[in-house]
Amino acid sequence: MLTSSQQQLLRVIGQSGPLSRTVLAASMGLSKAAMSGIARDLISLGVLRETETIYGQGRPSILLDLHPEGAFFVGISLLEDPAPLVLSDFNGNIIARQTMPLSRDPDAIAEMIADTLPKLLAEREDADRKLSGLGVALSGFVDEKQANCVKSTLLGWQDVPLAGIIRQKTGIDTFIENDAKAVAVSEKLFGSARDVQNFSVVSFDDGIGCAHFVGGKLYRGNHGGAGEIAHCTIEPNGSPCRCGKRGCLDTVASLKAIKEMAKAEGLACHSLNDLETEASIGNAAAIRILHRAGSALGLAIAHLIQFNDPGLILITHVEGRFDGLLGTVMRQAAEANVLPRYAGQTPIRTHRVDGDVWARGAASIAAHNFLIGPTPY
Amino acid sequence: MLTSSQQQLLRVIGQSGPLSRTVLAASMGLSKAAMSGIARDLISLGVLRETETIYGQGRPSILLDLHPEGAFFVGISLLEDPAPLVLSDFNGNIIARQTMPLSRDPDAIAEMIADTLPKLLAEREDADRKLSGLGVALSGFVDEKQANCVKSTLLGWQDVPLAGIIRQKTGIDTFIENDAKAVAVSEKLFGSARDVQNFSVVSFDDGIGCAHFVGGKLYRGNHGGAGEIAHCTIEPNGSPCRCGKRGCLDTVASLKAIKEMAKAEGLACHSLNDLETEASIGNAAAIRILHRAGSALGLAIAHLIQFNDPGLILITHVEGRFDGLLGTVMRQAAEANVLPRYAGQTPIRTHRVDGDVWARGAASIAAHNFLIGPTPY
DNA sequence: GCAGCTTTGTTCATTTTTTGAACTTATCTG
DNA sequence: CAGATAAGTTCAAAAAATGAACAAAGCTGC
Repeated sequence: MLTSSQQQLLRVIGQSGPLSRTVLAASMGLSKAAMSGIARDLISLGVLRETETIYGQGRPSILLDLHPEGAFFVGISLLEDPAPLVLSDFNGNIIARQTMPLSRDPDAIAEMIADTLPKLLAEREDADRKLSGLGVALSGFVDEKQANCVKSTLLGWQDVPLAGIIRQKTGIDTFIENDAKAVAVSEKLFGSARDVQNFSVVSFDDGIGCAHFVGGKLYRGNHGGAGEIAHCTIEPNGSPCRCGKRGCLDTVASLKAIKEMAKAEGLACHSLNDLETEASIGNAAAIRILHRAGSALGLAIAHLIQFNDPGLILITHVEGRFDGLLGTVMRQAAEANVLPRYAGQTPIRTHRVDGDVWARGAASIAAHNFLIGPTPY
Repeated sequence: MLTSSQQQLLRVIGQSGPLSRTVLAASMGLSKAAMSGIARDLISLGVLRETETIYGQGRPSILLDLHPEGAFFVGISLLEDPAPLVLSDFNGNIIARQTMPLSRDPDAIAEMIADTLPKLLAEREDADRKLSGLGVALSGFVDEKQANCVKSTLLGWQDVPLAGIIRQKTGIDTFIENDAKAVAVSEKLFGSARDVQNFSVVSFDDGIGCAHFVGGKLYRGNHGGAGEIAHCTIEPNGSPCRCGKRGCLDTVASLKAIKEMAKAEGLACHSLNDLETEASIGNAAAIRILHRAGSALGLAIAHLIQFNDPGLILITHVEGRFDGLLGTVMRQAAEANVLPRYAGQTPIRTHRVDGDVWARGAASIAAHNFLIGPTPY
């Protein structure tokens, strides 16, 4: 077990990226002397390592970073069938993959995980000993302890204490999380938002998800519902949404909605790329659909900026491109709907992610809890 | 100077309200033995005191709370002329009041404050010794160190290091903050949101302001712009706003906008109450205006809930009532535009505040920094 | 090429803080 | 009124952090 200063050090690095001993000491409010010992212990434990050397005036400083192989995490996505399981290191590198059949029965899931784990861990000699957590990504709402699934339409669940069941069956520290939040955490720990303290990730897929980081920590909201932008009203009195309201962002801008609109217009487009291609050669219907979706997404992002003033908006997408009409209109709409003095102040980046996002995201949830955990005051 | 454990204890109580020694020890990760000593020291320093006794099984626990007279703060509002200065205790009680002429020259302001301070402090014997900070509330944007005013249209400022100037002239720890954020902090420390960790305050006045608390801490945003809901687009292609965009919330729902719409409709209403009265006796124009404003405000609040899932929305207002048509429509619109499963989950409270809000809010900014300060990891 | 400067990181005796375990205190329960 | 229960205290022992002096490693300017 780590001491509280050791945990604090990992937390700082987890939130701010690699730092030198002197900087760490300053930002933790400790003396250089204390820092020296703490770092030595963590390095010899194999959790920390020295990376880059920064030259300047005086003795160069050596950055300390998490050792990629200092801890391993298992991530499982319940968004696909078969459900992928991955073994990830501290850098988000996927070391091993397995799959298991998806079930809606929590006990069966836990059983399956327990059965599949040995095969997953077998691929790396020390993975078993250094396994530090297990994360599960699912579609739905999760409570603040990241232990119970309060509601999942996809899985047909209501108040399922999944984390506890898995923890009992496997003996591993387990946390569950909403899919979009898992993606955001993986961008923070492993991706392109490592050194940003406040940002929002918009995950663009069949549905639209979103999650916020505030002060280097995932902000889940009071009922775990922070970031549910898919059902914010973007077209008052617009089309009815499956949620029961009208004009939700989800009805105009999700990949699913875009495809459905294309189908309704009689376009033979099976992907976003097809539609972009049609638009680029002047197909009016394609242009109309992409314009509508882009404007809606841009307006929602503008609201995000106005409401929360994040340091970065990161749009992750599996399919399609974001450099076409959709992306252009989205950016224009976002710029046009923020306070003019803020326009251009908030970078909007897009990031194409691979098919491992959800499983890797799940693993990152375990890593986030290991590193940052419930913030001690 | 306080030790870091003592500061941590104050931070915990500042964020969570009065707690017993045992609970404090658990939430700080310390032993009861350590807690005992820390509490004893802070009590004898006059910063902490025992309040309520909670009876249960076993020995009753005694709640520890900040001693109202353990520290004093000065708050100054630059939103009015003459500018009010108040001396506040740890409970937000105003112990003394002064005013000074408002100036747009930072040096003149600092000079004025330095001149007025002795008069303010003279009213309480130990205020001078226990003075722990000075806060300034102003209309505009403030940097993350709460030291520089990046931009204030009202004061005609751009990059004015006001806190430093005042600190130099008075020798007191000084922080400046945007008016809406100051109100939110005062609701957290002194008002009705003491024990809520995540909430948003919407200040309804001539303009509309908003600020968020996340994890018991003011969330300022990356450029200090979190909460700027006044200029979110609520009526696409609506009326032009002074910010340069169209259809901002500010153009339909602020007190100023409501009054202007009433005037444009030829109504002789000089206050929100007058307009509510007209509406209640069936005046169609009054009803239309209040309905439009209420819908807009409700939609913006719905977005706030969808985006951030706060535990509470607190609407503060100086003038008018919120139990009439405006309030009713606002609540209906808010409910109608959140995910149905969330409807009714987020309490929306209104809170009428007195004329001291801004100055008290300014004082609370100093108190918030004293208590919670820049979070050590 | 070398003396001096600057800044990082280490060492170790001393001081400060925290712990564990036993104990006291205060109330509830039957 | 005797037990049960939980809060808070005490104190010697252990752990952690500090300060000051120092070693290390590279720049700077002659």
